[in-house]
Amino acid sequence: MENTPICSRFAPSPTGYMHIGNLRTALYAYLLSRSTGGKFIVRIEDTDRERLVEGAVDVILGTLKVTGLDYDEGPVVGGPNGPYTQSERKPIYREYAEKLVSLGHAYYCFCTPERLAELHEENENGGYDRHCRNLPADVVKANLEAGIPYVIRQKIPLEGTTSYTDEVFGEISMENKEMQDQILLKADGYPTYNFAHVVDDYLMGVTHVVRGSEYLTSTPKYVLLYDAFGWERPHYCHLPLLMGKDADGKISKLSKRHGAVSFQDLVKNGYLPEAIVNYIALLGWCPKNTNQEIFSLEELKGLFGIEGINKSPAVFDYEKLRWFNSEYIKALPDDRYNALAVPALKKVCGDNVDVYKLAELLHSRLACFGDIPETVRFINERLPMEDPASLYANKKNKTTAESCKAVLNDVLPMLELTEAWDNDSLFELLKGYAEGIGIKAGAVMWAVRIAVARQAVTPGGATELMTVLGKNETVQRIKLAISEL
RNA sequence: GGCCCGUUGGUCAAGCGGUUAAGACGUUAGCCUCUCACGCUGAAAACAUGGGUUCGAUUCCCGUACGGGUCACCA
Repeated sequence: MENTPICSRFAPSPTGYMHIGNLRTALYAYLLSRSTGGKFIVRIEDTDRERLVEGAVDVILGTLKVTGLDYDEGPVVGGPNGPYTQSERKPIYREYAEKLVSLGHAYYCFCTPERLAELHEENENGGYDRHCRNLPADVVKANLEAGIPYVIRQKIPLEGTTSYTDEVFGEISMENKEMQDQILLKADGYPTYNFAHVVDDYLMGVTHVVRGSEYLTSTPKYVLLYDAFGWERPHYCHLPLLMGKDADGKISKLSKRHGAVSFQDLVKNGYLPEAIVNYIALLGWCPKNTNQEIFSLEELKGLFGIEGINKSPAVFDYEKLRWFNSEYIKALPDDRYNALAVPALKKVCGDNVDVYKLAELLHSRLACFGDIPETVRFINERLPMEDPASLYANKKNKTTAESCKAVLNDVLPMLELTEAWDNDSLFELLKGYAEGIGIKAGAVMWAVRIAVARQAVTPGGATELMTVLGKNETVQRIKLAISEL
C-alpha cells in the first residue's frame, strides 16, 4: 500500500475529441493520486498552435466532469502553480530554456527548416547533425543580434547511457548516442512538448508522470533535462497502449477505423459514462485478490495500485463494453432509466404507444440505448418476413409454420371477441386455449409472438407485445400472418 | 532499418518455482420462467518457440519468431 500522497496530472492537447485511450490515461492518473489521498492536476498542452481545435478544452473538461474525475488544480479552477494552460506560460519556458543554455546543456541553433529537410533527404535515419552545437559564442551573439530565427536544442551527452526506473516497466536504458539533440524551444517562441511538460511537472510539484507507453523511449531525454537542472526526477508510470482489432483480425493502435473511439461518440451511441469508466479501468489494470468486475469510481479509488497495471497492450472489446453497459442499465433506478429510454422510445414510436410500458419491458433486455430504434422498429412498422417457415419453427415448443397457422386461426376469433385487453387476461385466455386442446402454452405464445412482431427476438413475450400494440393492430397482424402462411 | 518494450483460451485477465493454470466477455449445451429476454448450471477453448538454470519451470536467464512503440520546430 502506498502511503505518501501522489501528485499526478492529466495533460491533454486540445486537438479535438476525447479519445478513449486518453480518458483511460486520465482515469489512471486520477485513481493513482486519489488512492493515496494526493492531488490531481489538469494542464492543457496547447503549444502546437496549428493543431488547436476550438472548443476542444470544453470537451476535455466536460468529459472529466461527467466521468467524475474531479481535479484540484487546472484551468478555470486555478491553483497555486498556475496558469494551467501552456500558452499562458510562454515566458516561463524561455526563461528556463535560456537557463539551460547558460548551464551548458542546451544551445542556440540557427539551422533553417530547409537545411534540416536536406539532411533528412540525404539520410533518412540520420537526424540532426548537431551543426550548431559548438558554434563560437561570438557567432551566436552576432546571429542573435541580427535577428536570425533560431531554436534552442538540448545538448545530449555524446557518450554513456541514461537509465530510469519505470514504475510499470521497470528499468529502461538508452544509449545517449541514440538520442537526438531535440528542440526545446521552437522558432515561434513556444516550447515543444519535450520541454514544456518537464518544466511544468517540476514547477507544479508533480510526483508521478502517468502517460501512454509511446513515451517510454523518449523519457531518458526528459530525465536528462531534470538532471541538467539539478531537479529531482519524478516517478514514471507508462501505460500499455489501447489497441483495436480490424475486420481481418489485424491489431493496431485503437483508431477510428475500429469504430467509435471518442468518449462523446460512445455516449452518443448509448453507453453510460459509468460503464465506460468501469470497462476502461479494467483494460490494462486488474485489482488484487478479487474477481469482482463491477466497480464504482469510489471503489476504484480504494483499490487502485501501480502493481496491478499490465505491461502488454490491451485490445478494446466492444462486446465486453456492451456487457458492462447492460449491467449498468439493469442497475439504473427507474427514474434515471426512464429519462434516457423514454425520449428515445418516443422518437421511434411516437405518442400512440405506451412508451412507459415499453421502457419497462426493455429495462432488463437492453444492452445499449443505441439499440432502441432497431429493437422497437417493429411496433410502428410491419416488418417484411424473410423466412416465415424458420421463424415459426421452434423446436423447444415443437412448433412449425403449419401448427402456428392452426393456432392463429383458432386464436383470432377469441381475441376479436375479448374485451379485456390487459396482460393477465390475455395470458389466461391463451393459456386456457392451450390447455383446452392439450398443447404447451409456449407453442401458442410462440405463434402469436412471431405473428405480431414479425421478428425472432422481441422486447417481451406475446401477451406483453399485444398490450403494447393494442387490440386492433394485433388482430390485423394476425390476419396478415394467417394470409401469409 | 536502429533502439526500446511486450507475448497465458477469440478478447480482457489471475498467477509471481511444485496449481485439476482462476474469473469475466463472447461462443455453445441445457435448466428455469406464463411466451421473448433476464437469471441459473455445465461445455469447448490458453502458458509463442528453442536452449539453459533447477529435483522441478507458465513463472528465472539467453536466443528466435511474432506483435507493438519510437526515431518531428506533434504531442
